[in-house]
Amino acid sequence: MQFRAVKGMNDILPDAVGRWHRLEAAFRRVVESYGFGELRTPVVEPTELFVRSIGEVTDVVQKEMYSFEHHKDRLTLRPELTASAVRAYVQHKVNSKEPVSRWYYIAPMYRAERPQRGRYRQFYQAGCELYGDAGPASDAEMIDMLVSLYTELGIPDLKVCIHSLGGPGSRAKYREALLEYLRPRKDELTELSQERMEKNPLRILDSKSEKDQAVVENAPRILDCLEEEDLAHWDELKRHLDALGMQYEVDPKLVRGLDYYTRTLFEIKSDAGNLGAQNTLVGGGRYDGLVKRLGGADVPAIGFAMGLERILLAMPETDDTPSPPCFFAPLGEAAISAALVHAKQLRLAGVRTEVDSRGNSLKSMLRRANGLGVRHCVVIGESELEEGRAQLKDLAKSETVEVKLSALVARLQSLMTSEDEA
RNA sequence: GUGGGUGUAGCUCAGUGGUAGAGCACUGGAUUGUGGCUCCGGUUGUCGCGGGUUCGAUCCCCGUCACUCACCCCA
Repeated sequence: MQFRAVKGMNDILPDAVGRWHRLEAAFRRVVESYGFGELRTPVVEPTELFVRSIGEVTDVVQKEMYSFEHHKDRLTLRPELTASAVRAYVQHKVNSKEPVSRWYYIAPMYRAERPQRGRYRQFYQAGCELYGDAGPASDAEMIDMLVSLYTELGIPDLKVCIHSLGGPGSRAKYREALLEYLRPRKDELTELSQERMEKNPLRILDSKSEKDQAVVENAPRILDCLEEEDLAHWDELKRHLDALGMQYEVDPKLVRGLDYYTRTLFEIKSDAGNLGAQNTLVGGGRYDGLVKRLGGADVPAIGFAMGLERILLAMPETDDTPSPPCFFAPLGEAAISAALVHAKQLRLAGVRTEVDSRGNSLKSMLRRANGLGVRHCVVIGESELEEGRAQLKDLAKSETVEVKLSALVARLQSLMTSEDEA
């Protein structure tokens, strides 16, 4: 019987990891330049934390959580990080240490969904959470930061969608208006949406069914129901985005499936990389009530999360293979030993070096060096070793020169570093 | 959870009711110890698994599992 990775959970082999490094490095550089600092939290949290923050009737909580019992604890593999971040924020009383906190994370999340392109059971998210700033300027800055990041990564065809759910007051008002509109049309909705009417009527808005969309077409709009302060926040957000020169669309059907959102919601999409149905690169929004709901002070917050696998699919192909190492092809045990000694010195001098110690034929060692794209290869055989020399072969030029072993390290070091600069 | 597609060599894939194939990769040699290009040779398979039909099944039928795409939902 052959073991294989659990369904929906993937290995990332070294030849594929270069893209991940490039993405993660760009993300860190950009968000750190905006003042965000990294947060690391446990993979496992109390189940109740996610139920309370994400919402009892959401799909994530009802059918996608990896939950288990350990002794008497009910625990869950985190399906997202906002809940954990808020838990940490409250637990460490961070709001009494600093008025504004900017946190980011890059970490694996777990959702027991059926996997498909751009959606996996263990998947990686990078995200930011910003606490203590209720103003729409921070919303606009965050959205703009994301566009900068994706532009830097070379992702084309970005589509920024924004919307506002308003605060609890606006939302309750809208819910009534929407239900009033939908009730007489209930029979025209899909079965699924009829169920949604009871639990979460807003979700009917972003149904992909044409049947539902036809009904929803002329439904009242959230934006028309916003209370004064929510409307002011919304208008100011758009002004800031305009000032930043941002292209965006107002999407009145953008509602998102997590209960904690208030006011600003946003998504950035791209169809680059054949993302298919999973073309949302990042989703986020404001969650002003969540810190309080989890037992903290009344601290406003906004955040987003992006799925790294999707970003990777959308990123253009680039050569992320590392530059080839310096290579030793020693013949015989004594030569292998000498190679280890000299290679170590090179590494200490900062030169990436590989020794082929398989004891194979010279031909196969050179073939491998060639496969690795090696430029400088050191051949040490019995006769050279006796005379304290080595052959230094330039595979690109097909030239070989003899070098004293005592001068080898300095010689290679200068060759490799001068190429790095070139 | 529901539906569709696909399972043949390490990878990409042909193929036929009658003993299993190509390209790439890997490897040996041509060149006792010198790569790439070329030429010659070699290794690799329970044709996903189980059952049925058949003299005979990788091929047809049924079931099952895996992968994959889509729905739902989300990143």
